[in-house]
Amino acid sequence: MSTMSYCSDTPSRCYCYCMIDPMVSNEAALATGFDGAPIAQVPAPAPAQARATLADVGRLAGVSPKTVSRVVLGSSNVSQETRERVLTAARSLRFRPNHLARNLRHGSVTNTVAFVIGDLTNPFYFLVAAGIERELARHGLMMILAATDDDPASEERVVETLLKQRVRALLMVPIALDQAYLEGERQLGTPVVCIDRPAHNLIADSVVLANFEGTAEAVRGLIRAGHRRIAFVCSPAALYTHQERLRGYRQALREVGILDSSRWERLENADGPTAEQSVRELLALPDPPTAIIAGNNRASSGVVRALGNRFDTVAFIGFDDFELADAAGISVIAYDPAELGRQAARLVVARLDNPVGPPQQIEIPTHLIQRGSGELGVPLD
Amino acid sequence: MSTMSYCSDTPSRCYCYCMIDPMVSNEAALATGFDGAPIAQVPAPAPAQARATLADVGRLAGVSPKTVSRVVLGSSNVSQETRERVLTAARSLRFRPNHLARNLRHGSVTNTVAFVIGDLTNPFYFLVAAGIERELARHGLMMILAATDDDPASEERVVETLLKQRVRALLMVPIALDQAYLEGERQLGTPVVCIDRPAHNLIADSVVLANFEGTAEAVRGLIRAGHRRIAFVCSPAALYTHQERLRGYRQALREVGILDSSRWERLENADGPTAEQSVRELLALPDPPTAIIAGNNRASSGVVRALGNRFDTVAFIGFDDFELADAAGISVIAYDPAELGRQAARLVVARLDNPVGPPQQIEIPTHLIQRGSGELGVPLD
DNA sequence: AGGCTGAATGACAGCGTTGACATAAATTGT
DNA sequence: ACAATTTATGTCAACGCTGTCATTCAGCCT
Repeated sequence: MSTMSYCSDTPSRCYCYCMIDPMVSNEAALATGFDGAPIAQVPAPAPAQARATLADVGRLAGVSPKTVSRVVLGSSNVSQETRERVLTAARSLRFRPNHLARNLRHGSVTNTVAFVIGDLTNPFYFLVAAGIERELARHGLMMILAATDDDPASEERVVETLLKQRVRALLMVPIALDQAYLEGERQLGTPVVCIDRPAHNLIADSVVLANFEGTAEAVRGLIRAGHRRIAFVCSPAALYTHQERLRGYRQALREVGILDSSRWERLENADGPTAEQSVRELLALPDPPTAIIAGNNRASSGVVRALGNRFDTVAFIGFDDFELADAAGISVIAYDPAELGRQAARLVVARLDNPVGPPQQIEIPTHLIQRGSGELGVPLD
Repeated sequence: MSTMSYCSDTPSRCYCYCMIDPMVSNEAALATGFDGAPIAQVPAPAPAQARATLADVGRLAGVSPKTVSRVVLGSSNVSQETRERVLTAARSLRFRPNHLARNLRHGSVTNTVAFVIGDLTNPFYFLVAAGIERELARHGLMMILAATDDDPASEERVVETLLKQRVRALLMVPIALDQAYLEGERQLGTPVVCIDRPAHNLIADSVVLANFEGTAEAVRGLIRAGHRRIAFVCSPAALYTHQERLRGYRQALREVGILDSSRWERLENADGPTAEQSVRELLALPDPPTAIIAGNNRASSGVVRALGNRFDTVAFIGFDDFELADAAGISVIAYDPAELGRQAARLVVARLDNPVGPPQQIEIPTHLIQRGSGELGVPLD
């Protein structure tokens, strides 16, 4: 007999689900594939009871497998009498068509679309995922979710695994610095749609937010209200989205002659608490900002915590809405995350329909929700 | 030539992704399968360029497909020289092993596990999904996410579709009143693990929260602080989890001789705003409650909104933590949603390892986070 | 009656892969 | 030096399904 166990030798992610047989050396299980990736060794499950196939149903109904197939597919060229006999047999055997075989037969085309995400725990992404799932479902496609744990290096590995499963299309929030490795796959006809940020070195459709315009508009509003000392807090700042928002912020300031705003920019590279600390520093300045823009919702949380009781002395607008922002009276630059997903899914469907044509870039508009915090005037010094 | 389009005739969810050919009647496309479900008609994609197979690589490298297979699988019985020749050929052809074929060959066993969820937009589920995804990934399994839009009727349909894809196991938040339809599949060796609520009429493992104990403990704390008029607000109240929490609430009151708490129970069947309204009503009573327990996080939002400026006169504890609850000083009965997912995924893995044995029920503990709102004393009337 | 149409069914191959088995060449032991 | 092993490779079939083509048998027309 053989004992089964799970090995997890590779550091972060192990695709090796292996059967360790005392009679066989461990070598095969630990061997790496032709591309260096660990290999998924899928052992047969405890059979318990065999699954019925078309042939089984045919045998029971006294017809050929092909006729059963016709019934299952709903072909019209089957006599009513035969159809019923087959259906009865199928039900009694609990027959369920094998889509693996079907898809293999049809050229390995599945109806599964992958959504590759950095960090699953970020609520933003799952609202996007919800939009994707719903739109895909309308077209008979299923969503498979894979996370890269925000590790650029694992992106290619994860994508590779998905492609081996022959996913129909790829939706992704790019994390790696370069998506050129997908070029070959694109030529093979797998649509790739990037979400929230464009791809690097790859021709692909993308759906992004109106980061630049949204932020610029919010800042323009603060300027109209008389603010000049406007801070921008964001962490981490390395991402495309945050850079765009920063650009929008700077642009609005430039329009009123403020050419250098670096004093008011706090772009941390760590998470959460650092934004809070930044705000405390800003407020401790001899000439503190009279308004603050948060570049993302983590930064917003930090700002809320740091402002504490000074909440009605400093104007504040956050990018991204969040739970209870309404109760707290916080103005935000909002948008519909599900719409990002929906549009991305639509692009996928459109590409599947018609693979040719130039890459599309869809921009999802943002809108300012005024709840008070962003409409505060400038305090008299 | 044929034109392609997507039909979406079925109301909520259409699995029919079909190719409408003018030469062919629409019948086949709209026909329903042997179980009444619409059929997914997957058209071949624009080929663009054929995918390389083992045979292609073998041809280029001058070896048999089997030898290529050996190289790809990392078998040791291949000469170094051949291996390199094959790897070069594979890379130049951009070969990617076809897991559909591989899995078919191996008895249609995939490494995909489905997580069936009611409402994708509920952040709770996503944190659970994150826990699942991570734990599964450690064992080389992928997570496929499917939503039923909280429609009990669609649960079976969705699950059926997943089973046709031969998912390795099923993780689900049961919504339908009855999961007996899965009994056959369980016998076929597909593990089923229920999350957050147990299954009905099905022997299955499950992972649930300590709803009863968690709530009872919180209420006991309020009682110790002198509270007697304690309200319980929850919406909707039909679910197992909420019933358990209600039971816990009642149990704690019973312990101090309060046998009928129905006056203080507000169990709405609509969403969000209704909880808010309930709290307003409670506060308007001649003898308003001195403490409130919210049965879920939607209700918590409602309570927060309704309490408004009376925040420091009524003690409040919510079930489920939420963003900025810390900043607002709100005490909650908290738990780790990811842990729910993690444990569920572990149960799946354990079942795959050893299918036999009695069903397991794991209870995830909760803990009270004291932030002030729940520690308020009883006001002097 | 003989040929023709169409409806109902079946035989067969092959999608890409790999386990079981076979074979040939290289290595070992005595 | 020759059998016994080991190593490297190939052949074949089958996983479950369905497209293509072939076959059978009514019913119909002239």
